[in-house]
Amino acid sequence: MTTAQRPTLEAVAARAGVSRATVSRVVNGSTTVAEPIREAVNRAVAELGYVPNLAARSLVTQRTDSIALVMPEAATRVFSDDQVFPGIIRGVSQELEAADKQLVLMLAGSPAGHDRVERFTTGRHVDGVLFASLHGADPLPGTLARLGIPVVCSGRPLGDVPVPYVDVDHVGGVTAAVRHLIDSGRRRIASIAGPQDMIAGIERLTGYRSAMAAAGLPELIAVGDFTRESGAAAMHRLLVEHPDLDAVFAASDLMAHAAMRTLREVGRRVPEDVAVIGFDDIETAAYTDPPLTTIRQPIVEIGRRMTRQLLRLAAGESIEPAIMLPTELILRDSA
Amino acid sequence: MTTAQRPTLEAVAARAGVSRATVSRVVNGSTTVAEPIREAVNRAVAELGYVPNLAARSLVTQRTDSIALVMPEAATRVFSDDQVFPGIIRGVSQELEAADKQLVLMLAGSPAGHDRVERFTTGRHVDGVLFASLHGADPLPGTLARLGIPVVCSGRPLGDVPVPYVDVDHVGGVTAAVRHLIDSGRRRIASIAGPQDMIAGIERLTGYRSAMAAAGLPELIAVGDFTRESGAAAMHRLLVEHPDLDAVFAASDLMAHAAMRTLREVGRRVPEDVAVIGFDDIETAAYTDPPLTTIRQPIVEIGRRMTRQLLRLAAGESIEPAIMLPTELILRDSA
DNA sequence: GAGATGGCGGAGAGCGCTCTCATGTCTCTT
DNA sequence: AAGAGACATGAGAGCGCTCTCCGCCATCTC
Repeated sequence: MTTAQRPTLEAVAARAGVSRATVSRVVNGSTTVAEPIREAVNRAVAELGYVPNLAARSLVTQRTDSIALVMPEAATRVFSDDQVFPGIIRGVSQELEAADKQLVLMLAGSPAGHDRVERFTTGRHVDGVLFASLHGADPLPGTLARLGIPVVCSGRPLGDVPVPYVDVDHVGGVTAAVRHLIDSGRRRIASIAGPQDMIAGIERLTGYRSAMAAAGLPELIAVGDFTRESGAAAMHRLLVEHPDLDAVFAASDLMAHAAMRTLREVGRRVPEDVAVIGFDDIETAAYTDPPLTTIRQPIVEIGRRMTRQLLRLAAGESIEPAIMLPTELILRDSA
Repeated sequence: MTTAQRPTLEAVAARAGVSRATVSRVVNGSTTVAEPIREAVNRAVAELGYVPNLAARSLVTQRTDSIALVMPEAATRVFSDDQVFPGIIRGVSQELEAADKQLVLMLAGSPAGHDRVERFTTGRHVDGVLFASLHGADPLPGTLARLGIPVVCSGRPLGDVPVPYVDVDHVGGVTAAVRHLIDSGRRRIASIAGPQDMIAGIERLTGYRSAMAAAGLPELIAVGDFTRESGAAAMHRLLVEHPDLDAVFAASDLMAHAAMRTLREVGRRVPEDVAVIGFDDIETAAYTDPPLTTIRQPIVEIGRRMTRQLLRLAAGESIEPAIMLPTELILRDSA
């Protein structure tokens, strides 16, 4: 299979007429090498097409120059057409590229998959681990943190594990949305909530409830799981239980999209009869009919910030335990 | 930073009262170890929480047990809400999990990013490389193949590089779509083509042209780049140049979606005045207004098959140079 | 019963790299 | 001008693992 033997440090050293140590210095950018020698080494490297063996380097440095991004529920819902996960990947990837580190992506769905992630990460095969929107109270981030392995989560982890995280201002965004609905005269404002075992689902519902309470309005709630199917089902339930509703805040654009469709199917006009607001601002939101008013969250930026924090942690620096990014109400036509 | 020193093979050997070699045998599942000894070793492994150091293993085995998935145009369009890339990731991930290998994801957008990918992959830091829908005639897959590094592409690579690939039957799918339009009485059938530097864009246009030629109908073509924006622009152009068109085949669902919207904006009804068919069958397709008739391609399966081929290649087996997966016309309401 | 056979476990040599430490070479100081 | 200091380079010891021998012992054969 393998064609030519890869050149080693030794080979480069021989060719350049210096020692392995010197080649290593040049390759790793040490400044204490005389210019002519440096040039000779670089020439030898180029001529031989030398590329360092990362395994050998890792073995001695105890670093791998790679970090893991762990995402739950692989096989099923992730990546449906939710843009959250891809956006995070993009942000992570951008920052890692800048730091010249590799991204090991782990999609953990099954219990077996979770074990695999645990073995891999606790085995220190990566310099740090990023968790994207956990479900429930996964003990793994805490375990890793206790082992001294750098960890950063997207979204505050459930349970009181002291793990640094990056999140968006769910409550602020939802409050702005509900206030907008109230300001435009709506009073029977329902909410299609997200899954209550995810921090994003919990916080967005909290935001809705406190905003409604502050306005002295009653809560009309149905719980979904961020998907379109669940959104349609929740909308149906709300219509049965509260036929007089005049607005809906859905905790995801996907659910909002399905809700609008359901509303039309039963003959309600959006926004005339029922105003609809979503959350996420996925690209599709601008193309729904009518275009969806929604709360934008800076997905790619979440990925970037998580990564920056992680790299800082891995470099031994200390970081603030939580970063909160702003959300923004994007007004279109649905509300 | 690091808390406890990780146990090594040596430590396990000492604890179990055997040699390093024997522990290695047990850990790697050799059958030539007596049952009681095997048990003693496993107990020691469990008690010490031993996890093999992959770097050390790689150094001697010359394998890394990881493969790279390279995707182009990182920072910009990938992951918009196109589900193609996420779907492939999912398929790849599933197969790799089964094979207990790691996925290193590389998003190559900038030239610098491409260099980085080249350095990393030619440096044999992974056991194989998967390329997802290349742009133009990238020489990298060919280079890697020549170096004896296992490579599999999604979509036939442009240029005549002898690299194994997995693709779908673009032409067959498009032919079925055009035939459907013709069968339902359409005669002024336009196409919004995909980018002509990608095999998917090229093949889908080819399919359209040959189907139209076979029916003796004239070609009405505008080229986009698979995105919604480009789809809307192309639709506008087509309407100007061919105001009498009565059907549109768009080479992606995103473009089809935008085309439908554009058609409605100018007062054409879908499907009464103009029938629309897309390609991909992304989840949103079922939720457009009207629901989009489209050509489904088995995205996740592409990822799985690519991976299976690559693993086979990495295992030294020989494989068929090309795999073609079927497409299917999904009839909804837009055509 | 003695030699042949076979299988299980141990010893030890690296895989390619980094990094400490020692050595050699200049330059500077007094 | 001689010793001290500074700095660049080389030598060499591993990092933790796998894998090829080799030896040992139990079993088998004639």
